[in-house]
This record gives sequence, C-alpha cells and structure tokens, in this order.
Amino acid sequence: MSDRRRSAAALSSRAHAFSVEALIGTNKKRKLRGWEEKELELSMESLASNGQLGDGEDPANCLDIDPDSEASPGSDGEGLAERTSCSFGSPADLTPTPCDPSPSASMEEIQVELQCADLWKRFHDIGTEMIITKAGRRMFPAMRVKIVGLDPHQQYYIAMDIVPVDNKRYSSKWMVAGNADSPVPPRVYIHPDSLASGDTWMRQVVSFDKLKLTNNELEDQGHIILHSMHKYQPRVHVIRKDFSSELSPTKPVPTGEGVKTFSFPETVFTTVTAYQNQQITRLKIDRNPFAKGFRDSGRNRTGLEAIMETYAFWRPPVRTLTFEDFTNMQKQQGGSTGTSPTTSSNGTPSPSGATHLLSPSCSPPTFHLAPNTFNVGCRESQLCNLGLSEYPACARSNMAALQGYGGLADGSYSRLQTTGGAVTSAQASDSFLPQRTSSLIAAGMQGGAHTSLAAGNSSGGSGGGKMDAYGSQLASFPASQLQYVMQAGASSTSGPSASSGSSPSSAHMFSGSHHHVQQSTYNTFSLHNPYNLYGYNFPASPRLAASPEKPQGGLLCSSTSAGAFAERQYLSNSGMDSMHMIGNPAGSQQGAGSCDGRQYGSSSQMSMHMV
DNA sequence: TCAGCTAACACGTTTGAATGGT
DNA sequence: AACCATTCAAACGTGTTAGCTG
Repeated sequence: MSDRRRSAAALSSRAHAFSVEALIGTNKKRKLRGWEEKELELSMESLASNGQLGDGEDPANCLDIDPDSEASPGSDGEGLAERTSCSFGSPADLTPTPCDPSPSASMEEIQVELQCADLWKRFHDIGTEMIITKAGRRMFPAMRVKIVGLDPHQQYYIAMDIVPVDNKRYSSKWMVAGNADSPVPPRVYIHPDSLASGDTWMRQVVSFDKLKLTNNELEDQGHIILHSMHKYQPRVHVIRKDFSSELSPTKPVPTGEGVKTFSFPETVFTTVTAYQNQQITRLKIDRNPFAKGFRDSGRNRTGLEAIMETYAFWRPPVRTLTFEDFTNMQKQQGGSTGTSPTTSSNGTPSPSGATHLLSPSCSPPTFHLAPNTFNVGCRESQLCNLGLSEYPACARSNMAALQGYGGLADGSYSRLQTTGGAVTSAQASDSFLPQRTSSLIAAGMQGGAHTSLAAGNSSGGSGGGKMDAYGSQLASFPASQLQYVMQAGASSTSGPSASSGSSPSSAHMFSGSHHHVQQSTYNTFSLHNPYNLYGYNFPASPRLAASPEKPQGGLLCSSTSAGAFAERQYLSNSGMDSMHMIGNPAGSQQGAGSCDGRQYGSSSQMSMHMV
C-alpha cells in the first residue's frame, strides 16, 4: 500500500497548477488586476452582507489583499498556475492589517506579528489549501502571532475567526463554480489561555494550533465551520476584558472600541476536502511533523531520488518555481520546455537544472563572524546579525527546520535528537527552559564512552550540571547552552542502527534510547527532504564536497534548549566540522513555537565553527 | 462520467502513566 | 521519599485511497 501511495503521491492527477500548460498560459497576468480589484469589491460586499464586518469598519482595511497579490487560488479561470507565477510579494504587500478603524487610545498601539510568515508566504505563493473534515482538521500552518503594545495590566481575550474572502465557490481548477454556499453559523475560537493579562500575552507566542476546521454545520465542539472550495481569511482579535461581554464562540466577534482585529493577507486559504495541488501536499508533508510518514525517507525511492538525497548538501538552495523562473528558462533554453523542472516527480526543479533558478532570497547566508564562523539563521527580529529585510527568507524558514524540538509552551520536555551513531537524544532545559531541569544524553562518543551530560538548572546563568566526560571541553561554554561532543564519523544516514562499532554502552543508548529518537531519526531535517525544496542547504565543506563520506574526528556542538539534532544530523552527514548554536537569553520566550507544529525554543542564532 | 466527499487505513507524533534507578 | 530517566501504550494528527453520492 505504501508503494501505491507513494507512486500516487508522485503526481496527483488533480495537480493541474504546475502543468506546463498552466504555467505557460499565463500571459494574462495583468488582466488579473482588474478582475481581482473587482473580486475584492465583491469580497467586501460579501463580508458586509454576512455580517462579518462590524459597523463602521472599512472592509478594505480589514482585508488588505493587494490587487497584485496572485498567490491565493482565484476564480479567474486561469487556474492556480496564474497565482503561482508571481514571486513573493514585497513586505508591504503582506503587512498585517488592523481592521478596527477607531480603536481607543489604549488599543492603538497594539500590534500583531504573524509568526513564521515565511512559511505562510510559501503556501501563499502556491495557493494555500486547508483540509476540512467532518470531525475537524487542524490548520497547517497554524496561526501563530506575537502581540505587542498591550497594557500589561489589562485583561484581554484573544480570539480568532475565519471570514469568507469572497462570495464564490471554486472548482478543483480554481475556476468559479458558482456563488458561495449559504452562510455557515458564525464561530469564534477563543484562545484557551483567555482571559489573561497583556503582559502574559506579550510574553508568549499566541498559537491557534488547536483550532480545527470542519464542514459539519452540526458540529458542536467549537470547531470553525466552513464550506469546502471557498476562500477564507483568518482574523485575530484582541479584545479588552471590559468589551468582551458579547464574546461568544457562536457569535460574531463584537466590534468597536476595545476590540482590535488583525488579518494577514498571506494567510488566506481555500478549503478543500482533498488537496488539489500537489505542491501544497508536498509542502505540508515536508513541514508538518505529523505527516512525516509520507516523507521520502530512503524507502521506496527511485535511484535518482536516493542520489539526490545522498548528495543533498551539494545542491544549491531551491525554492518554489515561479512563473518568472519558467519564462527565464524559456529564454535561456530557447523556449524549450524539455527540461522543465515541473517534470520532477515532486514538481520541483531538479538539481541539475536548478542553478539558474536560484533566488536572491535564498542566497547563502553571509559570513559575519570569524572567518570560520557561519551564521546560518536567527529568529526574526532577535539577535539577528542581519536585518530581517536582508536575511534570506529561505534561510529563515529553514532555521525553523534546523531548530528541531524544544517543547516550551506546554511545559513538555524538549527533545534533542540526532541520527546515526552520534548523539541520541536529550531532554533539555536550562536557562532557556527555566521550568525544567536540563539534561543531555550523548552516545556514540569517541572511544565509545557513554557520556551523560546533565546541564542542570542553570538558573541565574551560573554554570551547573555534571559532565561525565569531556567536561573540561564543555565547561568552557556558557551553562545556558547544552554541549555536545560526538563522533561524526560514527554517524550515518542509515539511522540508529548505524552505531556499529560503538561500545556496549553506546549500543545500549541506541537500543534503549528514547522512542522519540528511534522514530524520528530517519526523517527529520532537509536531508530527508530529498529535493531540499523548502529550505536552504548549507554549503558543504570543501572536504565533503569532494566526497559524500563523512569526516572522522570529533564534532563539538552546543545547543540551546532548542533541539540540535537536526544540526548534528546535518553535520554528521555533510561533514561540517562543528556547529554552534547560540541562544538568546534575553529573548527566551515560553511558548515560542514553530509553525510547522513543533515547539521550539527561542534560540535566535546559530553558527558553525571550524575547530 | 465526473467532481467532490467520506471513512478506513498506515504512519508518525504527542502525551501521560508506569516502572526502575539513584 | 523524592527526583529523574526510561519505557510503554493510547490518543491524536496526517495524507492517501477506495468507494460512495449527486
């Protein structure tokens, strides 16, 4: 069955959007503007008629959808490819839009920042689809926002609703299939942490990942009810306590003073009961940890795919193919489409043909520290040596993938994992995870030593913890960073069983390691994304570039609370001599999370050192 | 015949209780 | 007794797919 599934997943019969026909039949791009402006007007009328907009609200402010934005599925008859042909909108195109035209003075300063906007933009460029089911389905990406400007002592509700963008129903080819179905009962998802103080809200990332979408109008568990094949816009509401008297999960969000509403154009999505665009499916599979079972991970791969994965670190960063890419290719290749990247099994450019598709936005990160230090990522707006505007979008998004696991919001353990014969797992918490005691377990050490590092609870920043081995080496690092020493040469892409040659102790670590490790080591990180479609590939060291074999010798890594397993996995596979993750003590946030379903710490910077 | 929807399924993650060691 | 690490299993989330419906 898995074979059948995978072969089917290679190309959906419904994936029309990236067909050559769809891609080249897009010279009507400019025509969209007129249509979309018209659509926008209709959209606003629809919102107003549905009672989704409050009195006095300016609908144009509430759904600030740039007429040039062509990312979401539309009904212009040109299909999704038309939307896909656009490049990332400028930041101005996707700015959050407050909807309340007359907020009170205390509400005026409130700002909401969409977390993981890069991921949303990726989906947005393709045409975001959200599955809805009778039982309810979570959104992916989930809405996650950071709120600033609240009165720290004021009590607020944070709520989310989803409103129709227009009054149309779409077909699987994103053509208008008629008017929208009858309005569904209004539903508002009130964040479970409500009611909370402004200080509480501002200290955490407000996540709506528990929100579920359903098409069952009789559903009574509070899921948001939507129609399939309709286009919707999520909205986030900040509601002051004294204006929440009318707040109800089954009533439209009250409007007016004391309520401020935000929407993000890049979060517009189309509801479906089955994915229509294979690019969306692939992106969701690669970024949603719950869908890891569908990732290409070495099994049932074609020879080409296996090679591509094995040599993943050789390849340049690849981003989603755009119409401009395609036209450029046509120019460069004399209009030939024979090597169109769309022929790739997952619809992405093949490595051989991808070099001219490099996006400036995916250019390699800049060396900015010591010559041997390589800044690979940071969390936006925090301790970032590069300004956000100049920071490669792909690198940012890949940073999330790099960060691995670090449960924070729910107080669960952070799990640091790696692969092969290197470090196995850790449940980590230090000064970045103040409520947990840190520990780290390393295996596959040189000489087979079973090294267990318990960093301890480094409250106050003082170094703590015990180190059974390599203590002197590790002690030189701040206690707030978990330290690892592992043997790169012992690791392998073949998974935990690759711990051959390890001592009984290390073998024990693998045989008896935490099941999370056992389950996850095969699939995580871009190395297991055989096309490296969604992130940035670190440049391999020259040594490794010459050979896929991994170097021998020690590997010194440190990590913050966020999982470092991915980095280590990358290192162990790519031949990086070391990687060093630098935490962000000041920016440590409980509740920090990722948009791909993982809980991350707030490590804001990561660098690699040649040692 | 077709598009859209549903439910069963396999696979993986998450979560918490149980167990054993220190 | 308290704490911690580990194991285990159930619950849950996910995309796929065959079959159903209109």
